[in-house]
Amino acid sequence: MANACSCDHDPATWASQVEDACLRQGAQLTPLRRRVLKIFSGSAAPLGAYAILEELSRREGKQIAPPTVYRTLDFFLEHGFVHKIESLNAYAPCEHLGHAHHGLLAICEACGRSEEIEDAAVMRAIAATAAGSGFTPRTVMVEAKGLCRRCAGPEAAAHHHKPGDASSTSAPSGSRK
Amino acid sequence: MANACSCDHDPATWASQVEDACLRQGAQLTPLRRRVLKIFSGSAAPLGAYAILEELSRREGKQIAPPTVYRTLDFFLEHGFVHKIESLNAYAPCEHLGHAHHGLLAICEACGRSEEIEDAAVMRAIAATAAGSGFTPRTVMVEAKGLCRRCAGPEAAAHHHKPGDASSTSAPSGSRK
DNA sequence: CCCGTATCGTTATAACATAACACTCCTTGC
DNA sequence: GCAAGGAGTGTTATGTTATAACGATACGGG
Repeated sequence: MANACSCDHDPATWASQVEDACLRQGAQLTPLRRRVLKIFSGSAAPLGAYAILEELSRREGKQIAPPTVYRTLDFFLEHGFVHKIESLNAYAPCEHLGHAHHGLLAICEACGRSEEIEDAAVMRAIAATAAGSGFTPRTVMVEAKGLCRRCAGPEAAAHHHKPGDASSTSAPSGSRK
Repeated sequence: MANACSCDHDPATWASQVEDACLRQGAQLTPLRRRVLKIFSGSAAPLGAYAILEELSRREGKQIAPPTVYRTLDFFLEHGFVHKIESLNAYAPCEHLGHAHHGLLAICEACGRSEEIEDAAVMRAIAATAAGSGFTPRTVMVEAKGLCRRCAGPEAAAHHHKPGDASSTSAPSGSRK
């Protein structure tokens, strides 16, 4: 019923998987795209386009313009390397590159991290419900907000977890509301 | 499995249900809010905040400022009278006012309409999956994009349905991409 | 060499959303 | 009556997210 796959989803693995996929698909992983790849790798939480923009500008030492970032994001999105999180206006690395595409996105409201959970049962239920109502889905988005295991744990109530700890860039960008 | 409820979801019904709910809850349905209510009633598809803004300004004969609209939307959202559709940055009347709150939102990419489908099975599956992975959901959002019954029907391929036909305001606002 | 395609730079602007403060009106308690 | 306070709205300014449009460069094939 739960997350069937057992991959580890760490940033380094993701980055190398993207490299591989680009080679296989003949997609160009240019220097710019590689730099954005690194920025994603360095973040524990999803990143807003403008957070990427700032980080990129900082690392380049010169001001980068928004379209540059959005084009790079488009590339990653088209290839399925990252997902857009609609409810945050933010972007996160896809944690299930090789296999199944897109399941449930669980967003922790305490630490800002997001986790991708594959589950065929949910997708089947949605497809069935939609079909029963005459609707033909093309894409489906499921985003849940709540508390992740670490932040909801018994000891978590005391010392609240904060996002900053994976590497350099770390703040969840779209911290609206 | 499919949509269990049999209410009709037409704009007039929705408006009067909102009226009733305000009376019962002691919420103030002020003139401004009533005007926005009418604007929603007149639209077949979800509306963006700025679409409402323009329509409101047009009907008032004077320029309205964004905060006025957003405050009104906040009121409707807090009372559960409308939903925000994250993937469109748009707002739509809640089709299940009395009972169950929020299920699956089906958005037709051809005619721009959205339809709300209640289904406990989907929500149960999501809750189970999340729990299995240690996540505690607080709110869940499911948005599916595809083709509605009318636009996917056998005769639909020929003469494509367009949004404009329910009443005055009708264009889907967030027609991004 | 020329042309098409992909990438990236650059400027400007569109689209979506909120902060902060002022004013009215109405209610409540005295 | 009238001060105090809250809800609603008006108004100005600004913040945040995303795209349009055009130019420049680089690279590969005919």
